[in-house]
Amino acid sequence: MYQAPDILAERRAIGIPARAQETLFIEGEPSSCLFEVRRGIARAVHYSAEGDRQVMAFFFPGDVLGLPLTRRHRYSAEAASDMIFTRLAAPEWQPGNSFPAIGDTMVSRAIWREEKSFITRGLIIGRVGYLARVAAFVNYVAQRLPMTGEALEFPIPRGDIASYLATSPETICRTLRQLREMQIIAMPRIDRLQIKNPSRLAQIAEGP
Amino acid sequence: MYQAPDILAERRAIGIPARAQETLFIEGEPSSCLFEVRRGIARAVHYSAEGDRQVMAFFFPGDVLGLPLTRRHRYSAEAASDMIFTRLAAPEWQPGNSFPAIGDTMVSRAIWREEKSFITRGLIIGRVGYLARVAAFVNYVAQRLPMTGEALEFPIPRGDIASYLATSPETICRTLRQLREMQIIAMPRIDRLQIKNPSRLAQIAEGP
DNA sequence: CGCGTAGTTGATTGGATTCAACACGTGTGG
DNA sequence: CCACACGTGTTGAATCCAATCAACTACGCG
Repeated sequence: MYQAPDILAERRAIGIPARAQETLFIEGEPSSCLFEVRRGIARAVHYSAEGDRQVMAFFFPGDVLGLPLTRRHRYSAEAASDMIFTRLAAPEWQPGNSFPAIGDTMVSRAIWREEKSFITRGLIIGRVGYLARVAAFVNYVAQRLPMTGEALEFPIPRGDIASYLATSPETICRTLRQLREMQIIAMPRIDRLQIKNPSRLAQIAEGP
Repeated sequence: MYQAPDILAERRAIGIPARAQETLFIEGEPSSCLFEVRRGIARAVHYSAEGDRQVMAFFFPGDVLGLPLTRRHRYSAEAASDMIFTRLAAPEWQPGNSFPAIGDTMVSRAIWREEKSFITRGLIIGRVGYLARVAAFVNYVAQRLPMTGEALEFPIPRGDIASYLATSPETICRTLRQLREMQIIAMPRIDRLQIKNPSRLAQIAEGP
């Protein structure tokens, strides 16, 4: 029987550094290989004809980007912070090769995980009130951010958060401050995050 | 070589009617078969712990729902209007069987199409201003709605549109009226839609 | 004919956007 | 080493827009 190609198996692949704002791939380009985030955070971006930018999703260490469901990339990917990533050559994905059944493979899990990153945005933006939105966002990323000492690494620019949540950087700033004053989170540095009251955070994230 | 199982091939399958509000499947249930929309519109719904409801996506004639990327359904599906659908048994999807390569098959296309339905919501909600959001929504569904005589069939309840766009039914009503007064759309009946000025509609949908 | 639901419209309130100014950190050049 | 510029982040104040509540209409159904 066909042996599942573990797309996460090639751990030996060298890590490639990227500075914040660097482009990993561009929407419309032929998708030739996969990208796995090792450190830092990547963002999926959509540019409209008028040049308006929307951050559609964030990708965290362990996430795989650029699954070739289509021959061309369906979004642009950029480094949201300084990061280290890996290119995964994916010859098994070319037409003509067999593939294990959808349902319980690494591949379908990777597809689902990438898809979930996009769907999550809709569920977060769908909430009413920006306190709920930001709380839902913080709750979401907190589960994915790596810990450093006492706090989580939180190197996401405010502008990216604002675009992701379909609001302005000012509102992000104010709402984060509000969560700090409520003693729900703490931010010892601008790029550090501590969740002081997880249950309260989840409660606010759910809604009124 | 393995012969691709065309999941859209079983056109002979009988059409099953469903009344508006009927449930097709529920989030968390084991996914045993696919659903293809023949007539009418289906919606994907997420219920939060508190019972808040969010319409995550709409599915139109030709769309396939319930692809088992996971063993259990990732969302609930309901009839947004009276509809006719088809169950597609999908034994080929069970673990253990081979599968043609991702990249150019009916399956990957179906996965991508289902995914796109969810991603589209994020891109629409991400716009600023409700005129832009509603215009983007109308522009999106207009490409998928079947024509009847002079107008498009538009049997989507206002409450569903409101939930999909993360706003209130009142705002939907007002904004649609605004688009009518601008001569961009017309609605000869509550469930009929005519696009009078497609380019203007697209322009408003893009933003300022 | 009466009832219930979905849809529409109006008036008020609250909250987010916007504009503006300021604080902070970083990098550059004198 | 300091001065300066630049970008990002933060705060304040005024405006505007959407949510909310309420009343009313249209429609389908018993």
